Amino acid sequence: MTTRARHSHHRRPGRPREEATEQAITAAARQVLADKGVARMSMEHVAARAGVAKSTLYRRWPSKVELAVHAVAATFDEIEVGDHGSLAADMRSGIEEAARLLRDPSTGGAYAALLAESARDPEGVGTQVRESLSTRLHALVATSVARAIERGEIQPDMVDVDLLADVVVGSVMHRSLATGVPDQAFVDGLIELLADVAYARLHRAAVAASAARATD
Amino acid sequence: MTTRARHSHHRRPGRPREEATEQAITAAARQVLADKGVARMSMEHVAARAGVAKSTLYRRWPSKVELAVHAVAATFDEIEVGDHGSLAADMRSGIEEAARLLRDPSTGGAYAALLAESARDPEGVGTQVRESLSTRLHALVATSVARAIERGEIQPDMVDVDLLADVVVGSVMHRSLATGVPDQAFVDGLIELLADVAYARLHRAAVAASAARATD
Amino acid sequence: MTTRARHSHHRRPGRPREEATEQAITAAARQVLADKGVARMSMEHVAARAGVAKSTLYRRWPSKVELAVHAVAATFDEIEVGDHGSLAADMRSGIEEAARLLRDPSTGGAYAALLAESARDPEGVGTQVRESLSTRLHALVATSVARAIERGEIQPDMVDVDLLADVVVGSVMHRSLATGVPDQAFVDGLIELLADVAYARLHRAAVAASAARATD
Amino acid sequence: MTTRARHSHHRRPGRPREEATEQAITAAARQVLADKGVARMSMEHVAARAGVAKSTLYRRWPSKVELAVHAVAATFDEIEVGDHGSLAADMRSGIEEAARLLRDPSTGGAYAALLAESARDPEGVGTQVRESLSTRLHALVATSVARAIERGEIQPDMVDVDLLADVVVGSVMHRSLATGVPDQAFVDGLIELLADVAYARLHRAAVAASAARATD
DNA sequence: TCCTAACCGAGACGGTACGTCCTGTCTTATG
DNA sequence: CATAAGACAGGACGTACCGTCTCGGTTAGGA
Repeated sequence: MTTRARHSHHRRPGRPREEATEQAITAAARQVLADKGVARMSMEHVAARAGVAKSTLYRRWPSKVELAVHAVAATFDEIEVGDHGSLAADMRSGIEEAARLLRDPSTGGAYAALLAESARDPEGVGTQVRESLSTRLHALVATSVARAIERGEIQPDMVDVDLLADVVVGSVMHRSLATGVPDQAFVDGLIELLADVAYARLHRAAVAASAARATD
Repeated sequence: MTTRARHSHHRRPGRPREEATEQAITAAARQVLADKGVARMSMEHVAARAGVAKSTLYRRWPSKVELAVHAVAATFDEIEVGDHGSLAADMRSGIEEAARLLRDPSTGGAYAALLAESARDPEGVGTQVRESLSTRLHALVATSVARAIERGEIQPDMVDVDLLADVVVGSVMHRSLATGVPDQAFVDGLIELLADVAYARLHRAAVAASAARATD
Repeated sequence: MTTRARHSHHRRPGRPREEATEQAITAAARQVLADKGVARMSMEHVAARAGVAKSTLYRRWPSKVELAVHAVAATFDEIEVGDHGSLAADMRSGIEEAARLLRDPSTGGAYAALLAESARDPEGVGTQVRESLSTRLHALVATSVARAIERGEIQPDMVDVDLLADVVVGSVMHRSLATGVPDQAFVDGLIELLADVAYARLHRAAVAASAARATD
Repeated sequence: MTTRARHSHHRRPGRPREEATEQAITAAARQVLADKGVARMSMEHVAARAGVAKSTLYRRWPSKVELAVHAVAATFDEIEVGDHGSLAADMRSGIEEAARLLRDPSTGGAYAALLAESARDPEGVGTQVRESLSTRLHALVATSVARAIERGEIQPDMVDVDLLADVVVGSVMHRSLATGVPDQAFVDGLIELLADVAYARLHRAAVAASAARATD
């Protein structure tokens, strides 16, 4: 990713890193994270489970939190934002995907814990959490909307994507962690809510257009 | 919460608890929480700052998390859900109050951290977090809606209060911690979004009513 | 030893230290020290063998070196400087005692290692090593000489006790660690050497006395 | 020590070792040793200061201790045992040289630390320490005595060189590390002590000779 | 002129220990 | 009984080294 590395096919000096190691650590971290949560996940434990020395962990990640971010990111990497033909279908799929991810207490809890860490270090951990976690969740909504605009279903000025993304992700997360699990009724309710927003905006646009025609 | 003990005139045997102590501890805990966040808040540190022995802490709260919940609850106790005359005004006030609370990284971060803990122990910590934190945030929305129903602005079946509350609180929280601070534009956008939902539902109700009249 | 503690029979506040613990740690440290030497003795290992938490070690000794000093001092505490009736006999006994102690590579090696540490920190570790180890070895010679002076065997100005002590302890130590074990021949040789010094000084004193008589 | 390899004209295959490297490492090691002592000297640090890879160190010395021995030996190589015309003068010079070397805490401490290591491994490290360090210190005394015998000042059976050497080196070392720095008074006292031994032995030899003459 | 063996730097790796910090429990003496 | 004080078992943190290893690349002599 760094410029130097990109346009250079010369390998870095020194013994290259063991390829399998990173995967082993990531897998171990994900397991421990699922078992114990961010707070009780220990580098010692992860190293042992990965069959790796603790120093190897610290060579690759500066601290426990960074490793946790990486491990959760690995889970979020599974996010698929498929094309379902319409904004409505895409949104439903996005919300259900978010619900699927955050419903699992280990994933939802980990995400919340890392957001909490972000609050303490907005530049360091915060940036990483944003770049490798939050954006990925936001993509669930953002790409749906982008596709809808391409299809001509909606106009770009009709929706604030960032707001919408925070609404979707935030709602699902809060429901998952604070109020109860995001069941089908909740998902339906949320979709209906968003559908009503769309209805109102399209309706108002149509009224405005007919008014403009009348003025002619 | 400790009203039961206070109001009882059957005093427990032995030396009674120092009244000032609880306040001192709470104050100290809130400070430490603001300085370091839940993860790095330590009972040792809180005790020292409160000028109190560690055992006094554990006599009153079974563990660090419970004390943290108590300390955050003390902040959430400041929530005021005033009557502003209309649903729209009440909602705006509620959202702004939520934004005010969660914008502070120490409060927002602490709430997220405690939600994360809830994920690990939904019955113990989870219940406490729900009862003394989440409900209080939900109240921001719930009482507004209840009042609107009383006033006859809306019908009870027109809105799922729990859903709405999760949407408001969740959106504001996620914006605060993940995407950026909930500034005025965000608050306005969120209000507009909810207003559009109301518009759609009222509009549809009106259409349905006129259709019903026509059928007569 | 501190003034406050001395004239106070009031116990220090807080839970008193477990009496058995210090002995268990000392014993464990001495064993580990004998097995591995100062450099390879580990606090982890000592704690485990003593059946005690590592934090208990650090509560009592600020670092590994101090504990090692304490452990070696416990061995040196066995030093007995008995009265054998004459300076010659006392000296022989003292030298043999020194040889007995330092011949054991674990004790001799530990003492050397701690002297090496003293060189790095003459005020901290250095003072402790001097006060609890070196003085105890010096006592082997110093008390013998003091007794001889009491008995009238020699005059106080005939011998520099500090020098003599360094000669005895240093010779035995260097022989133990560098050249070979201090066997009987070595001990005999050293005693003979010291006896010759005494002979020379007494002889010269006698000559001087008769010369003085002659001058009268 | 490496003379065998150097004198051989059957050069080993492959790239020859960089000549300057060994000196750079030795110099760096001596500096680090002086700064931190044997225990805190680290191969990593020495390599960095010498501007050399860690593997280069291990290619030449099997472990840290051996390098330390080598570095101290480089200091001891400065020992000069000049001829000062008489045993007394040579001994004074030898003692002063020993005091000069061991007075420096870094040298004295290093020597003690390596003696301590010897105790743990008498055959491996022990042999090296003996051969390249202790013998060199013993030489301070041994050559003086040898020269005195050549000159006819004393008879070979009058003195146990090994004993004498341990006495001189051990005394100076112990004084340097444990009791205080070997100042002029100490050196004078030690010389006087040895002079008295000589006096006693020569005197007794003379008495015995005259007794033998009388018996004739 | 290539080949080969050893050198060198860089740095990853498995380990081990350090000394610090904190948790939650306990044991005292005193109010 | 509450409280201050602090000992205790336990556990994790992040750091620092050790000695080994695996690379790419260098530098000679011998084929």
